[in-house]
Amino acid sequence: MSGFGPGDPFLADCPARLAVELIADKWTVVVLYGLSKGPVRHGELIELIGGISRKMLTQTLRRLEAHGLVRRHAYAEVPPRVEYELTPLGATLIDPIHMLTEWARANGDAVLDAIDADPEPVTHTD
Amino acid sequence: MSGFGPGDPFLADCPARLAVELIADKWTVVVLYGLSKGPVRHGELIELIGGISRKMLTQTLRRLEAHGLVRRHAYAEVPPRVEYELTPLGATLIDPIHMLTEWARANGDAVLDAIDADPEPVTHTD
DNA sequence: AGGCTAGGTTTCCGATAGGAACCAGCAGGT
DNA sequence: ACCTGCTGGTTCCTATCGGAAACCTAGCCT
Repeated sequence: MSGFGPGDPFLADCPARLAVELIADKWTVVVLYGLSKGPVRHGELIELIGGISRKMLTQTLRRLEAHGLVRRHAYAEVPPRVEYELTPLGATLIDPIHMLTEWARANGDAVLDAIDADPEPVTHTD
Repeated sequence: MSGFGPGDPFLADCPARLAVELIADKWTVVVLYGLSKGPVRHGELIELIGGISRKMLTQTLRRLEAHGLVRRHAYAEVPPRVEYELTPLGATLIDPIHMLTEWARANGDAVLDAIDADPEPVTHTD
């Protein structure tokens, strides 16, 4: 009835579930998108993304690095220069992410509209 | 150089950014996936997803409802029966989510492999 | 009456997110 | 020589989140 078979992603303790939890945080998708055009410096990402703190950027990049999606190049220069780029594995995530960006572009207004029509306690009335 | 134009999603204060933050939490994507086959009851989702608590399920569904992606049907029966289903807007998210599931299916092992090859302090060495 | 069911909420506590401030290391201005 | 600044990163502290378990409602069954 439910139509989900065994090994179905998301619904079990499988690699797919882990992969989803990998990207399901506030900044991962945005950072991957920021890296999608080629190597970018730490400071450039800060400017580009807007709203992310240095700490969260570093933390997100470190996790992506540990998961094999991003590669870090630290040049022994002064002032220090560090560039990040997608690995081939990380690059395979760009397509799904682009689908999300297109969805967002097309439906972002509809979501805002729904929020507007449904003023739930998103802002708590404390 | 960076190649991102004005109004580029993720990189600015636009509806797209909001939409991404909408789905960028631990359970939203999984719950949407669980709803992708048609109306499902609260309890079914608990069984189906595995690992989610009732609290987080309700919370996630409420947010999705407030954002116009999910519709709630509460039947005045005893014992109570509540069904959730995607709205047409919510259904438009299924395609991007399926791309993620396919990515995960194809690359989940590669991610696990990278983690294995890179035993970073995921478990802190305290 | 007491227990069962199913959805939901509350309470409590540990984990995490996030901003601000601080650190390292060297070049350049004064 | 010293102070400042640039760049990347880390530490401190707090607000929020996530999760387990208990409790609640309300009608049915035994």
